[in-house]
Amino acid sequence: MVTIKDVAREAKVSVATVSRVLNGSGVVREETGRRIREVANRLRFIPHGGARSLSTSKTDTLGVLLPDLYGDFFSEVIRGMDETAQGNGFQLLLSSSHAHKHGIEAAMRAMRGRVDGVVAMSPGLDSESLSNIPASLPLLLLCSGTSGPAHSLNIENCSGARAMVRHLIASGHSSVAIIKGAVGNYDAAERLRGYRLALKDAGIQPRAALERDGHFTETGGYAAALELLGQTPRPTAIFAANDSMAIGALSAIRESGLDVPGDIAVAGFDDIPLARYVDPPLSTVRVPICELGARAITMLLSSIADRNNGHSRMRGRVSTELKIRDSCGTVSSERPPPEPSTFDL
Amino acid sequence: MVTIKDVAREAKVSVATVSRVLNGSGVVREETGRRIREVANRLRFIPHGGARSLSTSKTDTLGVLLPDLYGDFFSEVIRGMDETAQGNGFQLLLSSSHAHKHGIEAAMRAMRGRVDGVVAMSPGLDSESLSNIPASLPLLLLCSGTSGPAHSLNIENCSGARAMVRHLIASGHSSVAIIKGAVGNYDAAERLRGYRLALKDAGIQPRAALERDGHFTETGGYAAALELLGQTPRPTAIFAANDSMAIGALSAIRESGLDVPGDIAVAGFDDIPLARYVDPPLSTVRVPICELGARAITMLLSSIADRNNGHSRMRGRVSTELKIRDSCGTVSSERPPPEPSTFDL
DNA sequence: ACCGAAAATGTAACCGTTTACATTTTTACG
DNA sequence: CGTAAAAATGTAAACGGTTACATTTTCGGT
Repeated sequence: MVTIKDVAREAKVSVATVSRVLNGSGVVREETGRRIREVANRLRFIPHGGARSLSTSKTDTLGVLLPDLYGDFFSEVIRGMDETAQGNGFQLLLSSSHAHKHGIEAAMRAMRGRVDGVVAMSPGLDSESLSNIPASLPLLLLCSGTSGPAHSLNIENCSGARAMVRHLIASGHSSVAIIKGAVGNYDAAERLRGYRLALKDAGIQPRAALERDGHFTETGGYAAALELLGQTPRPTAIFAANDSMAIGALSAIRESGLDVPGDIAVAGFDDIPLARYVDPPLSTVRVPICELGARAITMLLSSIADRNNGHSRMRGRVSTELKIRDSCGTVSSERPPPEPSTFDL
Repeated sequence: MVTIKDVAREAKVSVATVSRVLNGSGVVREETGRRIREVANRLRFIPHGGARSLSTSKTDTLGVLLPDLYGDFFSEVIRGMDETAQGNGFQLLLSSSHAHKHGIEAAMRAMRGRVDGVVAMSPGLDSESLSNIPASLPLLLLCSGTSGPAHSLNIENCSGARAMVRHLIASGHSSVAIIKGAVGNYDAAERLRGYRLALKDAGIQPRAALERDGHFTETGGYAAALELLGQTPRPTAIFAANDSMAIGALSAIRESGLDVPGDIAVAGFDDIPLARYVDPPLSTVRVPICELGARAITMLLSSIADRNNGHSRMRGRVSTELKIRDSCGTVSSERPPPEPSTFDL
């Protein structure tokens, strides 16, 4: 590979001058600059990014740690992140499959010296592994709760779930089941909390039989729905803690010969792109997923900029909104709908 | 940050010994090793990846250049790539929004010295910009044709499209329209070629009016479908060069009050996850998208390993298969279906 | 032509590793 | 106990840039 030294030799100047010209730092004579640029082009010189960042302690790269890469949710998050990063001259170093702390730590190690900061999404992350992370690297925890010393950005899970369940109850459903997300998962726990709060608001006693695990997967949602359908009396509405499970539930219900929303209402959470395409279109709690990614990067970048300043722990929340579609039934027309079909929480 | 020097000083040895211990290279006395490891742990030493790769000329990172990050297709590709990369101890440096050569070149520059190789997906890439890419970096072109000196991996676009159109014709459709992909796009051109070949096979004269641009987008497919529906006689089948456009077409047809597949058959290409969820489920040419990503990484890695050896230009193809679902109508039962609903091309 | 300030360029240290080679220490053995 | 070979460790030069500081060149004013 051609290095800055080759350019310097060929242009009969020192490496310092070449560096100055190519970075626009310092002043150089017009003609010298022209000559150097000409040589650099002719030799197809491309600066070595790794070497440069060793000097400058800037990598212009952000690390992204994800538990998984499966499904619409992550692809949307990544898109939001990449757009924002790119807009600020940063690239993304991606690393997935880090559901557990061992993987997270290994990945963080691998990123040391390659990135200026990390956004880690690990909803099952416990505070133990957090403390093992070198505090020197700016770190933003995404959808992982607010434990630990790191900055965090979360979804308004609880109020979103609460609003949806409240809507179901207001539509006349008194027996609302929930398909819960993965155990130990922050989002899952918060959404469950919102569900219970909504029941409590309505003076309904929560029943364990109506709370089934679905692990956030489509097949999990399918299985959980089958269980719920087997109960007597059958619940009249199912709130799934994410859209994938809701879609699995939809399949289970259809295969049982029941009608949505006629026999049973279904609602999800996230509003993944798929949600409006399934039959019937899925009512869900909309999360601005792409924006979630974008804000994560924005926060991380600002924390990098503030590195030296007193940087208090930042805590962000992205708000959700109800998306009422067909899967939870048309609100009866005798009475105006209790809430507009789309509104900010 | 704590560096290898800090560890060396604290353990009263030279940096060379620390490096040897931490990398398991060279021999060190049992006790010295223990002491160094203890100190390294206590100080929470994490090697600086950038510095290390400057020494070793290995980054354990692969660059990924994508034109876009929108939709199921890319997310699946990335997943396949990440899985394979991770399995071989590599990470991915992601960079999207490189539809045009200017962006591609800039991104390649930014990656110099940060990655061991690059897989670039730029279906509109012309050979001009290819030649500007420093040949020193192993490069794999994904879905970008076979021009230029780089390795390449492509989808079997032409035979896939041909098989689908042949199927439509065999099902009784003599007037098959196509919604074409983006102009200047390799995949789009090949799929169009397959469409025309199938017509020719059947002795049908291609008609320009039946070939509309859809730009690979859902809205493009919607608009193109509306145009086609306005024609008299109306085509009885629409083959869209990707699923997104097919889904757009589905919307247009429904809004026109027509029935799929009763009034008009629709088929797509790619088999994105969404395809089987739309109503009616979409017949399509299945591309193993995830595997496409995986093979891209495999090929790139092998080309990196062979760097010095005589490395002839590698050319890969991933094969497609027909997925016949409801959107192109049930094959009439008087006669056995001309092909099984799923088969290798 | 000379002087000094300003402008242009060069020199070399540094960023944090790895590693070839040099040096020291240990070990085995006569 | 001496010695050579083997084992353990240290020294310093890379890797490819950036940049503080030193040095040289240019140039205006007298």
